[in-house]
Amino acid sequence: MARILITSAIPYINGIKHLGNLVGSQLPADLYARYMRARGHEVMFICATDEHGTPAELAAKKAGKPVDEFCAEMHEVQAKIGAGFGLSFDHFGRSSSPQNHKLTQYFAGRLADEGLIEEVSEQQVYSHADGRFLPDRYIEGTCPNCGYDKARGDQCENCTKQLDPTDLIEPRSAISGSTDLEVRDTKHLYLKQSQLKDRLSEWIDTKTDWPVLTTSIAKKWLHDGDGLQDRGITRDLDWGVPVKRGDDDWPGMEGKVFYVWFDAPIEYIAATKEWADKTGGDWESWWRTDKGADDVRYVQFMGKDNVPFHTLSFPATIMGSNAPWKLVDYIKSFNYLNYDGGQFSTSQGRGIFQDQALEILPADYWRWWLLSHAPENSDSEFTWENFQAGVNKDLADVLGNFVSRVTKFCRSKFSEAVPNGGAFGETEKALIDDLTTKIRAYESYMHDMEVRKAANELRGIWVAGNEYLQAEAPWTVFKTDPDKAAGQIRLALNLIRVYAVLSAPFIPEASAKMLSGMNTLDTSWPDDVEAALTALPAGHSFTVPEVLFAKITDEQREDWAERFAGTRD
RNA sequence: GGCGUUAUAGCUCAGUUGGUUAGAGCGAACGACUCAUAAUCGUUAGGUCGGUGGUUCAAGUCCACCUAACGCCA
Repeated sequence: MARILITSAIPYINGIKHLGNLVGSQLPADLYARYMRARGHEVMFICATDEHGTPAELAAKKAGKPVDEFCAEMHEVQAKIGAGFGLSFDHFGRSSSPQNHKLTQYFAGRLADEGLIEEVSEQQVYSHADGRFLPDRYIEGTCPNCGYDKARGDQCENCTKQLDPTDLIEPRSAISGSTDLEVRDTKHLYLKQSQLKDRLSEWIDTKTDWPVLTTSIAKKWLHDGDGLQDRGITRDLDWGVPVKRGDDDWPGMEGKVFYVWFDAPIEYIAATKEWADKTGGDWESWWRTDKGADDVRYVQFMGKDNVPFHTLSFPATIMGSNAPWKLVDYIKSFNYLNYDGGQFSTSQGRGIFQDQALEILPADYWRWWLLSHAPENSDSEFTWENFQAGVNKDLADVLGNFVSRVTKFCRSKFSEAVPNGGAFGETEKALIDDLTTKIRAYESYMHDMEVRKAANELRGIWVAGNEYLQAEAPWTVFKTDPDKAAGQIRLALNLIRVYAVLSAPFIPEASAKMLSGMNTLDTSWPDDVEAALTALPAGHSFTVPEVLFAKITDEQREDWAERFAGTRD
């Protein structure tokens, strides 16, 4: 039995995410977590909401709420949606938690002790009316070059000239419109990532088994241009983790917070501590290599936009701390999912949001389609036609109908109990060999996180059951040799349990229904397929389950395609 | 403007280090079956692998240029 630590990139707090966010990290992470648990491994599956930073403040302001209240509410909303999709987190934390404050301050202190933090003086525009500093794009004014009156502090959109905030004529706050501004000196902490460049580079070079997408992005950041740059880790904001050096105050840093990119990944650790504080579990045995984590395999899931933070920034924090914290062992990254020929767009309301998806169909429909079309090698495409075809064919026709035809046949010809009689013959042996080959391939793909290939293999396993029935035709056999037909159906009924166990990582709700229909709690993995196909003995009662997957009609498809084409109401 | 990614059957995608007649699923046509959610199973048709040129005994697979789509950056 292995110990596996799994984290999914933590979603930002400022709104409900679309399906592209789901398929790029949380969903495949959940698939992997469920599979590893099913194989008997000890799993710690962690996710959280990423709550700090300016966008959270602005979203709260727009909602007319204090930012902490807003974040607490949005966290609940996201937690509920995650549960709706069956995401089986051991803990879904919050980056604003006290645990994360403490750990973030601890890491900053460690980095400072190691000489990896530098204080840098900068000039920033301060707004008296807003009571805060304004990052470049929060200042507007007239462009000195072309006279455009809505130029931003970093660039004029009209003439594309790059600007400095102090260049603007009649500058004003983009938040309040106030012109009561002044340029102030401010000090910030920088993490000297450049000093860690060689260690990071060496470390990345050892990761020869990582997907090319992951390592190529990391190497690009390491080596392009002047190489890995030092980076500011503090901001002049109210909302965030107050800057402290461990438990001590940090002279000159009063009133400042850590920049969101610095505290967010530390939340992976802090969320595990949140879990421990709640359950009494041992969080350090997952994260401290001196306290039991040396045998942990740590796997991260994320979209490609998050790769630089997880291959460089977060490892820089861990390595730079010079303390025995667990580094990631494997990073599985995903490309983007496009929507009907374009991008999903949060701002334009284009595409399907997670809450809407759950309103129109059960989670398993989405889980199956999204995972079987996961954008692993390149950006992939969601179309309603494809979604309808995939779900109807795979789930309703191949799997759902298999369950239906077997249980109903048994009920009508025998009873609602596994029938007695018959024995495995040549065809059954052949089926068992075929299934064994396919299940071993499925295990291999799941182990390697080859999501699409695993889905394809699973589908093949479902098809094998229909092939068997079609070839053996128990409905014909029954007329002349009911005993033989009984043996065939007993095998088919057992196949339903095996399918439920194998399919659970992809479609947990339907699997639970199948097991419940078969009236069994036996979720043992089919290591030995022949034995697994006799788990339900003759005489074991069952009930014909309700329809597992209703088909998506053309009317529904057209209706939804129109509804999600643009602007969210 | 700079950098990068992608371009394979009607659709969504596989194609390992270049090597026999380029694969899968869906869709289509035809056939079988009737237990089942008009479901299932089988057979067949469909591609000059975006274009041009090059390297090689051999290129979808490497190189150059072109075109198109997309992404990132200042």
